Amino acid sequence: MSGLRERQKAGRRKDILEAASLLFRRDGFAETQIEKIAARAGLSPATVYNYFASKGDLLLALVALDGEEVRAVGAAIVAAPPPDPVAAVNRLLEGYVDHSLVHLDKRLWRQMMGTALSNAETPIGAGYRALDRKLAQQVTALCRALRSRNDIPASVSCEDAGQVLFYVCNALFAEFVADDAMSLDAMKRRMCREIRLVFNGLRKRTAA
Amino acid sequence: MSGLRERQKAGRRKDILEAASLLFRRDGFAETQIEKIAARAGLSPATVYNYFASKGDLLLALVALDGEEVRAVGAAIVAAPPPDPVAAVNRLLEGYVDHSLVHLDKRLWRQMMGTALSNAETPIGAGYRALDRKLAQQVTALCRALRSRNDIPASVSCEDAGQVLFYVCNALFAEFVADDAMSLDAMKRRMCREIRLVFNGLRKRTAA
DNA sequence: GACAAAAAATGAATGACCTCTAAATTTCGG
DNA sequence: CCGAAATTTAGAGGTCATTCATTTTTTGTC
Repeated sequence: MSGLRERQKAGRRKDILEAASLLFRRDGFAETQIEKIAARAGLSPATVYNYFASKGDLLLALVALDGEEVRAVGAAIVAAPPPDPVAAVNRLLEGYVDHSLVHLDKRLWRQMMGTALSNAETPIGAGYRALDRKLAQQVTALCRALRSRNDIPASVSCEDAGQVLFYVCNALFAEFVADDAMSLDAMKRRMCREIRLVFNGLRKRTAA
Repeated sequence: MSGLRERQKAGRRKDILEAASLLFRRDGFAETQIEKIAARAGLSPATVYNYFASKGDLLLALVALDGEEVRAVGAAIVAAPPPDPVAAVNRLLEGYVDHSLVHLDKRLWRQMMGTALSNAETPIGAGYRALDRKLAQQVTALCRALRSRNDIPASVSCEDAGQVLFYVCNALFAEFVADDAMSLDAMKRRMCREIRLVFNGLRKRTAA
């Protein structure tokens, strides 16, 4: 039973998200008032708060949708990584940043990352960190796959390696979205160089 | 002439900053209303806005004070780095995170990083990024010093190396401040491991 | 010492998120 | 088809950052 009720509820949720997505992208986050979102979804402002706890929560829901997709793409790479280990990591991390701009733009990412940090102790912050953690774990999983293929020595911790690689990706992405002038390609080039650097290390190669 | 005017102005600015510092730390950022800061500084709320463009700007000013100090400490390390290169980098980055909690607490750092991101296009965001960039450059400078001592091979770019190392530090710090449960020591241990990892690289050592 | 101009301080007003209550509407089980 | 339960809604506030016009204070000049 309870078919109609649930369906309507899911429908309304989707309506709100779609309205928010459109308005946020068109007018920006700060410029989009809850009232406008409600109007476009054909609801009253108060109802929006029945579905989402806050304006930031609404944004997080949009990002979470993205997260699902990007993780699915990543999983395929982890399952069958390219032969060259650097290329494998690069492909995974490039996938993340490539996909990131499909649904959200720079401004919205800034807003999202910012609110997640500012509200770290609320569900928003926790939710965003959870998304991040899942991606970091995927990078770790890739490292494990590479190690099982003997591309990474047994002496290094896959957790640490995955963490570091993801940190590089994440920090670059943060810089990218914070700087309107930086192009996606420029960022990817830097990421590629820095991944290679992490693989090669900073020590002199011991010729012995 | 205009001595009195300037001195008074500087004095008031300092009064406001001190009031803000105390209240932000005691009650938190969101819980501290401009009105309270103004009252403690013996001014009206509107006057605060003659000295700082926004509440976030006030926080940035506090962070900037910190930045001066931490960079001075770092400069000493860059000038005379410890013999072991890993220890040298570790010392510099540990200095950053150690010092970070002297004037601000985790909550305030979250707030700061968050508002800097959310307001990337305003002076707040630009100001915070400028502070960050200066630290990243200091790490790069250390890498250059290490290379001139022949501790880092000529094949690696000091810019990239400094960038990566700073990214690791910064990302760990962000995770640290976002997670109330993480201790400073736990974070420093992870940082140490990850720095070592960056030095050693992810490739098998070519035994030849 | 008085006055005009510049600068700073202030009180009041605005705008937006979010809350809450009470009433209207809709859905569901019997 | 009826009453119970859940959902939606309007509307009235509350809070707080921020802005603006006005007033007050300070400075430089005659």
